[in-house]
Amino acid sequence: MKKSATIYDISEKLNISAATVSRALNDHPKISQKTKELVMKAAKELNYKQNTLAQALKSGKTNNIGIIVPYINTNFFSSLIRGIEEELSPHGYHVIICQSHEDVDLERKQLNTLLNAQVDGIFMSVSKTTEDISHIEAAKESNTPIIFFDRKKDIAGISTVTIDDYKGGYLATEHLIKQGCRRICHLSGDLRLEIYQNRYNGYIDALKDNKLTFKEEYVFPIKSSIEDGVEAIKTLWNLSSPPDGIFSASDYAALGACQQLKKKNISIPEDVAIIGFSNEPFTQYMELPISSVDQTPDIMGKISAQVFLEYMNENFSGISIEKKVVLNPQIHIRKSSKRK
Amino acid sequence: MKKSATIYDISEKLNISAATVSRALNDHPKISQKTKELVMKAAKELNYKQNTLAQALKSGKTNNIGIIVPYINTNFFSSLIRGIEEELSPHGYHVIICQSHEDVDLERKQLNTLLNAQVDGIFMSVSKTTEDISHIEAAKESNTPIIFFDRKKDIAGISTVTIDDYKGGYLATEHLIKQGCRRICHLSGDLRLEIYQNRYNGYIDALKDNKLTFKEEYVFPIKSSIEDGVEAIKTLWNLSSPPDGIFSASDYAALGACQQLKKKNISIPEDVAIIGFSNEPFTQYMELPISSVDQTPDIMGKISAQVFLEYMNENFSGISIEKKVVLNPQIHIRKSSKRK
DNA sequence: TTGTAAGCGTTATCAC
DNA sequence: GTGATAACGCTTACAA
Repeated sequence: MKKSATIYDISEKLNISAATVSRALNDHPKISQKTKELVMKAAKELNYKQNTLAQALKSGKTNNIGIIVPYINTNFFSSLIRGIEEELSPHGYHVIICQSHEDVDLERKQLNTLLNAQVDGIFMSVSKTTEDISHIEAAKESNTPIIFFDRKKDIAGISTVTIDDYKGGYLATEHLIKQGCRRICHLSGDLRLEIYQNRYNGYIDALKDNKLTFKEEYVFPIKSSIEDGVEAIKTLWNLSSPPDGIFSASDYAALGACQQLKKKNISIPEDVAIIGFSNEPFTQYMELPISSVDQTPDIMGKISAQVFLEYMNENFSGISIEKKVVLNPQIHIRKSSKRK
Repeated sequence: MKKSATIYDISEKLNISAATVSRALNDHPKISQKTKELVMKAAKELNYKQNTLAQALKSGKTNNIGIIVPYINTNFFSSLIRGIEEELSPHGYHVIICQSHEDVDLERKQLNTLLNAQVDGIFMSVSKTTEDISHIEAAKESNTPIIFFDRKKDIAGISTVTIDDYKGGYLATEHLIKQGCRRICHLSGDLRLEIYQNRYNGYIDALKDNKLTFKEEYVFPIKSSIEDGVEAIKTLWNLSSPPDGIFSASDYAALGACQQLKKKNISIPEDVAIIGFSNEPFTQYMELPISSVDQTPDIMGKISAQVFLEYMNENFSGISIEKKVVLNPQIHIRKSSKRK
């Protein structure tokens, strides 16, 4: 293992002190131009690479940030991570990714190893099983800034970047009503998570505001899979008066619903109008494109990163403001719900 | 900024040396059980967290690995990264992700910052514009293990994990021939990349082995977009004898082709059979599901990680073997190419 | 403008 | 079993 050159190797070669080398490398104003040039040249020759580790130990700043998500390979989270990376990379940060697998124990472990690794900040979207939040509160004590995106918990002092899921649910439902739907059902996600609860609340209020009665039997719990959408149709079409509109909290369940309805020869959107949530890429590729509510994960990622950068600046000057950014959901109307 | 406890805080509290504390924490065999217990208890009380940074500086091992991909938010790369993370996380590694945006200059920069950050290993898939590979060869000199996955370059001493793209192209083409296709065209990817060149070669050889003549005009270059697939059909259907089979190096172009053919009222698979590449999730969701060649990115990620772990062990004992793992592509036959 | 020396938090090598 | 000390590579008062 050939070890790489250090500032001492440069200092020896040039017969100057390591401190001077360090300063020259950092473009310190009080170092003569000539010395700087000499140092730069020697650095090139020796193939010197800054050891950011030593620098980090000294300064207490690693220039690493950590992200914890349930799974990285979904369109939503990977787009979000891309947004964060692209915003932070130009500022010299490296992005460490961790998966919680929707498991609070793993989430806790990941959070702690990130803290041990001295990351400068942590971005996270909590798992479905995160009810006890003591690990996050403990992490807050370490003074490492934490930022929640999408799936948040209410903890004083922690900034959040989310979309207005309530509004998303409201707009989607209202859209179906405007298309003439009167018996609208909701395929609801895991209500332990705020985001799904909010979409549900938006659905309920849109019904209410339009004088439509809410029916318990029109709410079908799903797990964001195609199969669940299929099941939903099977169950709902056993009712005395089946729905004429479907607002699904998941695009996958919406897809399953479409498939099953087609099997039953029920036409979309004439007999049943459908709208999903997340604007998964596939929704627009279908022969029958599916309407959906876009969460703009790329923007959410970029904004989260900006909130972090602002925090780093504020904190530098001693101030620190908790931010709660709420983005507007973008509704995409496609064939599955457009009756004209 | 409340700074966290160090081994010195523990050593003061217990009136023992920091060295002893360190040894107790690391379960050194020569430390008495009583001391260990005392130290553990004090560590808990002081909320001591191991500073992995200091440890890394001392040991030269950061337990971080870096991944460089063109973009993280594609199904292929995000699944691959997931595979690497899940294999390496249990071994205590953190995964840093970087994007090259298909730009060799950015790739070089990312590679160098990863090296500066002293990562223990680098996984990369080269960008489309990577022709000069001097930055990778220079990185090799640092003795940081590098592993190519999917998009590789031939560099002595660097292990690679890829799928057999040649075989993928061959099997896909052969499948079309078995379905009765005689005029098979190929929507080819960027031939600067080995993977696309190999798929192309597989196509050519399958034609040859089945006594079908290769026609230059049946090869249409694409950029993995839906629009390119649409364009391909427009152009190819101007030929005196248009194709009756399409092997696309990209699922997106295959989708575009399907859309355009439908517009022209040409039936799939009866008039034209189509098969794509990558097995993007959407291919199976379509009303007309599209056949495709699966690159099994999850497996590719896990194997890449294993190659890295093996290297770390071998290197420990002074040996080091260059590995070239080639995975078998999995062909998924769906409606778009199944004539029965 | 440059040099000296201390320190960031660990761990490894000697001692005892 | 445990303690003292040096070292990992860098930055930064304080001196000169």
